[in-house]
Order: sequence, then structure tokens, then C-alpha cells
Amino acid sequence: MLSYTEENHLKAIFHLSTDQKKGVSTNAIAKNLKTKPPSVSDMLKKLSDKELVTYKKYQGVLLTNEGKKTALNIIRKHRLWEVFLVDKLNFNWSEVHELAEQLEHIKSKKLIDELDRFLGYPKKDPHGDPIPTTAGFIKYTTKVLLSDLKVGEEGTFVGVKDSSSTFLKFLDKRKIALGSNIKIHHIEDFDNSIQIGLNKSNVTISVKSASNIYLTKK
Amino acid sequence: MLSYTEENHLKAIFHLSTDQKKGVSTNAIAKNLKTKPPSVSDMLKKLSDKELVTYKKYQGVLLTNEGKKTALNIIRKHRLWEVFLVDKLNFNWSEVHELAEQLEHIKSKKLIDELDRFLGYPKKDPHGDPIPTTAGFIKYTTKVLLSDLKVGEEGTFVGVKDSSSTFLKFLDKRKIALGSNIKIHHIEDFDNSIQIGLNKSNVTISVKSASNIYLTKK
DNA sequence: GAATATTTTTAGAGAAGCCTAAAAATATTT
DNA sequence: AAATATTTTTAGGCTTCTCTAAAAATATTC
Repeated sequence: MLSYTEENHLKAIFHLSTDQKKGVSTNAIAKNLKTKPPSVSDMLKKLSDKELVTYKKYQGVLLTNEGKKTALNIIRKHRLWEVFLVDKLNFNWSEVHELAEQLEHIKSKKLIDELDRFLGYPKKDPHGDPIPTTAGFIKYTTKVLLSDLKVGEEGTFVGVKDSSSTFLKFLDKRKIALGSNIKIHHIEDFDNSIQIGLNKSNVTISVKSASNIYLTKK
Repeated sequence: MLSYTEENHLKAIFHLSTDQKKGVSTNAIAKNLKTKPPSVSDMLKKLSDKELVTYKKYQGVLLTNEGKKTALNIIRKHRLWEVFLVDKLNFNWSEVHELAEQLEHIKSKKLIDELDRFLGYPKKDPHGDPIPTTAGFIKYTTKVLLSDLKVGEEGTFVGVKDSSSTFLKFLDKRKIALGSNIKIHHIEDFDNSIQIGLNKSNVTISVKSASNIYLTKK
């Protein structure tokens, strides 16, 4: 039975290792979990002993298959709870993350499978991220950052990179919602700000925002 | 912000103090929480410092108003989650207790208020126990143990004293369900076993069972 | 009411998870 | 490739929650 902290480390390693193929660094994990590197070092030894992670000193970590499966199960729980909060309990997508961080640690296979059924077997969470299956299968969609598109290209808003509530509220205010169709009209030479077409109107957003918005290309 | 353990102690003290008017003993709490008396002693000091409990060495504890309010809030969460599990997720009333023990510690006022609304503001949990309001008000119904009734008396099954899944499964097997009407037909002199009328049929149950079944008298 | 039994507390120690400070290993610069 | 900078680990300590063993207080028995 894994502790709250062990689970959080596995999840952090999973998220950090999708961005890059190499071992995940101690520093990166510490930053992600808002702890200090020595705490992470200790935990990596522990997880390595449990064979959830392959770890050689100074070389960074990677998840074993068992570790990956465990991480995906936590992510499955996190995302299903988010759907529950938004669909059933009137939460806004910008406020569910922190609460799901608590709920994801509840231990009961039956609970989460019944929740899945109750929600109608959703495929994505409120931020557009795919929900892993019980078996640990996750369907990645090829997402592109809005900031990587060229003028004239077009796509559907399917997710965010930064899921902080600050950013999500920012999007809400501008009526940029999941499923919105976005077309690049113009990119400003001066500051690289981007003019997009959205709901038949024109909106200008910064590079910073654009580099946190995922689209699937049309 | 209270820890998981602090919350469990408050809840245990609350439950143990409804049975009796005197201070709750260290031993009783330890037994209830499946820990040892020294652990409880330490915790009582801590809770006393936080003014959630009035505690004098060797004299047992009682909850302060603040402590009572906190305990009732945890119980509210526990019972609402139980309703959710049974009403929405197809759980049997005999298997929800342990899971609710986990869920009751999730910290979010909005979550629990929305859950309450989503469930249609239920008044009782699946075991017939009343659900406290946000304000900490709880409506006790005058319940009587089946074992305290006399021959000829009659009542409605509204709850159990022992909510272990062993006992709840036992009841399920005998089709003794919440809301069942029960009439005492005969009490055996030899072993005090009780013959009851239930769903138009006759069933014999032991004193031990009868002393764990609550009724509201007709 | 003195002797015995029980309950409760204190004392001290262990595991988990966190930290700071310093040492060791690796990376980067020049 | 030597010097410097960064990252990571080790060492040691703190807090929370737990325990066992022993001491102190209270209850019970005779």
C-alpha cells in the first residue's frame, strides 16, 4: 500500500518524463512537488527498493512498468474525480485541480470503476486530457501548442499546459473554452502577440498564453 | 487545519460520549481507534491545547463546543458520502463504512455542500443515522434497541448499533432491511432468543443480534 | 482502610516525511 | 583540461504519530 507521498512522486515522475525521454532529475521533481531535493533523493531510494522506479545515483529516474501502471491509475482517479466535480457538482474547471489532488488518493478500485460508469465512461477530463483505462492504457491525441501554429492555420482547443486556476480563469474571462475553434489571423512582429479568430470575433493574446494552449490541428 | 488523526480522535470522542454523560476514557478511545492508550494520551494534550476538548489528567475528556462542531462536520461528511456510495454508485450499505472513513477527511466545504444538494438533501444515511446540518445540528430520533422491547411490541427498523460489515451482511441475508416492520412474537426463556414477525414471516434471532438493532416504536 | 488491580500518564525510542548544511559527483566554462 | 558552477547525495536534525515499558494515579476488593 503506497503512501500519499509515494503516489505523488510517481505521478510527478510520470508527468515530467512525458516531456523528455531521459531520466527525470531530482531537482525537477522537487520543484514539481514543492519540496527540496534531499527529500526527493530519499524517496527515490524507497521507490527503487519497491521496484516502481529505476534509479541510479546522479542519473535521474524513470518509471518501471509497474510504476507507470501505478501512476496512470492515480491519474485516472484524478481525472475521473475532475469530471465528477464539473459534471455533477457544478464546479468550474478552473477550481477542480486542487480538490482532485486530494480525492485521487482514496483507495478503492470499486469506487473508481463505479464512478466511471456513473459518469458515462468519459474519455477526457474537463481540461481535455485523456482518462487512462483501468488497464493503464492512455490515448494520447496529437496536440499542438497554439504558439507553434502559423498564420492561417486552424484548430480546436483541447487542453491546457498550465492548469493553474489563474490561467483557467483568464481563459474563462476571454470565453476561450474547451472545443472552441481557433484560427490564427496574424502574428505581431513587435512582441509576437497573436490575433486569433474565436467565436466569430477577434481576440489578441500574448505568446505566454498561446504557449499554454493546446489545439488539435484541423 | 486538523490532521487525519486529530479528526479521528474527535469523532471517536463524540461517538463515545453520546452513550454516557461522563468524560470519555483514554482506554475506550484507544480501543475505538485501534491504537494504544499512550498515543491517545498524547493526542488529548494536543487537542486540549487547541481547545477542542476539555481534559484533565486521569479524568477523561469531553468535547468543547468547537470540538463538537468539528466532530459533527466530519460525521456529516461521512454520512453524505455513504448516501452517495449507496444511491449513486451501487454500493451495498454493508460495504460503505470503511470507504467513507477515507472520504470524510477530504477538505472542501463547497464539495460537501454541493454533494448534499446533488443527493437531494438527504436526512439519513444508509444505516438510518441522521445527517448533521452544516451548522452542526443533528436530529436524534428516539431509537430503542430491539432487545429492550417486550412481547407484543412493534417498531420500524431504523438503524444498527454495530455497523460492521459482518453484521450488515448478516442482516441482508435474513432480509432485515431499513424500514422493515418488526413485531416481537415471543422471547425464549432458555436463551432469550427472540421470535419476530418480519415481512409476514417468522424469524428467530439471538439476543446479541437484537441488541444491535435499533427501532422506532410504533 | 490496606492490599491489589486497573487505568492513565510519562519516558524513551522508532518510522515517515520533511528540512538545512556540507560533501560528492557531474556539467559547463574558459 | 583546469577552474568554476550546478546538481545530487549524505549527514544529521525536527515533527507527527506510533509503540513498549515503567511509573503514577485512581478504583476495587477483601
